[in-house]
Amino acid sequence: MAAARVRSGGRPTLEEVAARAGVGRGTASRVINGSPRVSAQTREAVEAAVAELGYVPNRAARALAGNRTDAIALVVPESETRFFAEPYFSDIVRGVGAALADTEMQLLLTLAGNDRERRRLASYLTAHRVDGVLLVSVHADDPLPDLLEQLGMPSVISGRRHAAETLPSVDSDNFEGARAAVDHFISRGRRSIATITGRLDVYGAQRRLDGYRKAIASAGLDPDERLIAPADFSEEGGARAMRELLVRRPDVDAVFAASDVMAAGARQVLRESGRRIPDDVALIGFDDSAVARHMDPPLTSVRQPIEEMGRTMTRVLLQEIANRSEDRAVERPRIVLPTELVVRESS
Amino acid sequence: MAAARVRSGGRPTLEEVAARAGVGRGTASRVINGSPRVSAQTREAVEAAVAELGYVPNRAARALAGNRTDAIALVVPESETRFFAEPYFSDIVRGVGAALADTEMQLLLTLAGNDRERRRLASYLTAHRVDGVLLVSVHADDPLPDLLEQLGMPSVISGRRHAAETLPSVDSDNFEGARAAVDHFISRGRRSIATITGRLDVYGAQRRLDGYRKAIASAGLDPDERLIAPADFSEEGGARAMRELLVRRPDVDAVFAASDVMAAGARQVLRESGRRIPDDVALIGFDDSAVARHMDPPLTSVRQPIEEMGRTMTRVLLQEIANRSEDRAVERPRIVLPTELVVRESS
DNA sequence: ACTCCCCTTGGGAGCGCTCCCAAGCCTACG
DNA sequence: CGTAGGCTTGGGAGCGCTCCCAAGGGGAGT
Repeated sequence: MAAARVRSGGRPTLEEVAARAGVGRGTASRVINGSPRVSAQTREAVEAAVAELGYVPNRAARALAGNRTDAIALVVPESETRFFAEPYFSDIVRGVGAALADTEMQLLLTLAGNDRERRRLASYLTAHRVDGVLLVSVHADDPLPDLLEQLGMPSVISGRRHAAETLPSVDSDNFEGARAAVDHFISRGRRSIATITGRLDVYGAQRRLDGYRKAIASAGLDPDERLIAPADFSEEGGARAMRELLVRRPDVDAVFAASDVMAAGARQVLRESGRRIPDDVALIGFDDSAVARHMDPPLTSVRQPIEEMGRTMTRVLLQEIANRSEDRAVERPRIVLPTELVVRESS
Repeated sequence: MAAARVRSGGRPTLEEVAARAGVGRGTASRVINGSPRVSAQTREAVEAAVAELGYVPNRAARALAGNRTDAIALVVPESETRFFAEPYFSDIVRGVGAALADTEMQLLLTLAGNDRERRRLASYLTAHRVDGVLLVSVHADDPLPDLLEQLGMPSVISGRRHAAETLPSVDSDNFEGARAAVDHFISRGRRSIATITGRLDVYGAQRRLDGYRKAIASAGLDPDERLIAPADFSEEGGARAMRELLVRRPDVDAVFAASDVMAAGARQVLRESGRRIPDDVALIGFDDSAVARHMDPPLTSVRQPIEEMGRTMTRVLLQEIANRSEDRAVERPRIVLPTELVVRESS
C-alpha cells in the first residue's frame, strides 16, 4: 500500500508533523488552526516541524472532517459573460481575489447557463459544500437566490433583484450616478435631455431611470416621456433607441445612455444624422469602460467601483459565513457604493 | 451527535442510498461511478434510490478517498488581470467553462501576484490537490511552469514561453496573423510598412514581429529596421513608438501594431500629426478587441480565437490528467490555432 | 498541606467515499 | 455430475483531519 501509489511528493500529514514536533495530533492541529489553547513552547515546536516538513494541510480531509470547505463560489450567468466581457467580469474577480488574498478561502468559478441549470446548481453548490456563494448579475426572476436562501447557504448578491431584496447585497449607486450625469448636462445648459434605458427588469437600469427623472424634475424641466427610450444594453438597441429619439424630439441636445455600449450605438446614429458631439448633442454613458475611453470623442461616463464591489461582496460573504450559526435574525447588509462621473469630451 | 449539528438539508450519504436500494455500499459506488461491473437490475435500483433521495456525492470525501479532486485551477497572473481585462479573460473562462460543462470537474480561479507568491502557489496547488493547472499569460522567466513540471502536476500553458516550450501548450498563430496583416497592406499598395511590437520577451510578440519580417521579405520590400518600433503593449507605449516612427520614416504609409491598445495610441499620434486613417496611413491592430470595434475609424485587427483556446487548453489538460499515470514519454501536445484578419475601415 | 480548578495535552471516533479482497453464484465445459 | 472460471457483490480498511472527552500537571486558595 505504502509505496504502491506513485505520488509526486508524498506530502507530509498532520500525524507526521506531530511526531516530528514530539506532540500529539490534536495539539498539532490546534497550533495549525491558531487555537489559543497551546503553550508558547509547544506552538514553536510545531511551527518548526511544519516549516521543516513543508506541511500544508489537506483540504479534502479538512472539509470532510470539519464539514466546511473554505471555498466560496462565484456564480456567473454564462449567457452573460460576453455581455459583461467588459472590465466588469475581470474587475469583480480582482476584487474578490484581493479580499480573499489573506484568507484560506478558495474561489470556485461557476458558469450557470439557463434557469434549469441554475436550479441544479443549487443542489450542487450545497452538495459540493461551498461555504458561501457570490451571485453576480441576477435577473429579477432568477430562481437561484431564493433557492440558496431556503437552503440556508450564505450568499451575497451584486446589485439587487428589486427594491425589497432579501439577500445581503452590494450595489453601486445607480440612482445618484444617473442623477449626476443629468445634473452635469443641466449645468452645461442642456435642456432637452433624453435617456436611453437598459432592460427595465434589471433593477439597476430602473434606478438609473429613476435618477434621470429625479434630476429632470429637480431642475424644473419638462418631464417629457418622449425623451425616454427603452433599450436592452446592446449597441444595436442603443442605436435603435437613438433613432426613435431623433424622430420624437429632433431638438434633443443631450442623451444619457444607461451603458457605454448603448452610448456607442447612439453615437453612431447621431453621427449619421449629421449631429456633432458634443456641440449639437452631448452624450454620457454608464460603466466607464474601455469603450468610453476610446470612443471618438472620448465619452463622459459614470464609473462604478466594480473592483471594490467585488471586494465588498466578499467581505460581506465572509462575515455571513462567520455568522452562519448565529442568530438568524441578524439583519442583512445592503451596501450601496458611490458612483462617479468621469467627464470627458462628449459632454 | 446525530441531530446535534444543524445542517440545512441533511444530505443523504452513499450508505443511505445503498440501504434504500437494498445493496451494499460498494455496489452503490460502482453504479454511481459508472462501473460496468454491475447488473442492469442492480443499476436501476441504485439509480432509483439516487433519484428519490436526491443524492449528490460529497466531493471532499471523494477527494480524500480517491486522492484526486476533480478540480483544475486556472492560474492568472494578478498583475495582469487589468492588462487583459479586454475580452481575453472572460473569453478564456467561457472556453474553459464550455469544455468543463459535461464534466464533473470544477474550476478553481487562482490569482497569483508576484513571483514569490507564484512559488508558494505551486506547493498550494499540489497540497490542495488540484488535478491539473491551466497557466495563462506566462512570462519567459516565470518559475511556476517549471515547478509544476517538476512536481509532475499536469499543466497546460497558453501561448509559450519560448520556441522550445516543454509543457503542453495552446497558442494562436501569431506568426501567420502578423503576416496576413502585412500582406493585406501590401495587396492594397502600401510600401512603407512599419510595425509597433509588444514586449519582445513575450514569445507571441516575437512571433508577430517574425511574421511581419517574413511578409516584408516575401514581398521583396526593403526591410528597414527603422520601420520597427518596440513598445510594451500599452497605449502610451504605442503612442511613443508611433512618434519615433514618424521621425525616422515620415513617409510611413502603414502601421501594424501588435495589439489594439497600441494601435489606439498610434492612432492618436497619427491624428495629431495631421495624417488621415486610412488615407495617409493605414493601421492594423491585433486582438480584435472592443477597442478595435469602437475606434474611429473602426480598426482592422487580427482576431485570436480566445474562447477556443480556452476550450482547447481544457481538453488538452483533461487528456493529460487522464494520461497522468501513463507513459511519461508521451509527447506533449503543442497546438496552434489559426488567427483571422478582420478587415474594417482603418486599412 | 490538601483540595479545587484551570490549562494543556493525547488520542479515539468519526466525516463519506474509493479501493480492493474475498465470498457467493451461475454458466460452461470436460 | 464435478469443477474451473467469470460475474457480481458486500464490506473492511483506510484517506487526513477536526472535534471532543478524559487525563495529567500546576498553581492558587484556605
